[in-house]
Amino acid sequence: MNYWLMKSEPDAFSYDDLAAKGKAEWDGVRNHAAQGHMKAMRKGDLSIFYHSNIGVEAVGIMEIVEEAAPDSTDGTGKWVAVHVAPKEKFAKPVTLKTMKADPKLANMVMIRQSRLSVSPLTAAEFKHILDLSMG
DNA sequence: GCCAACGTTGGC
DNA sequence: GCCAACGTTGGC
Repeated sequence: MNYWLMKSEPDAFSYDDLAAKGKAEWDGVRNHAAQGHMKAMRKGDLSIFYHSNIGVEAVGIMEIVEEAAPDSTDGTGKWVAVHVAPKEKFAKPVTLKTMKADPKLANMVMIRQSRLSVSPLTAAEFKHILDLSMG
């Protein structure tokens, strides 16, 4: 089981949008490093849903329900996307500020490389963010 | 709205 | 193959 963190701007696609849909293609990723992470995802892996730009916080958990396949929004055939489903909405979102200030999360790939939209989390980091979301 | 980080493009 | 210019992302 692997853990991930995926970003979306909530005015384009929010956790609530995913919850309403039930299942969605995580499309539009056009960065090679992020693509590599999506190709490494396996069915059943869990990912933090993070709201960038607005909110700037982790808001919930989703599950990878379909592994990497051609991105339906891509005409070139070069890019892939996974499918995700909502799993749990956090009672209390965990802000970037909180994560940055937490020594246990100092090595998080997302914090070190803020522009990467799909990044891996260690099991310990994932668990710690869950703990923080419970207040 | 500004700016830093970083990926991509294009001239040489 | 190098590097400057430019565009995009994303935090503040």
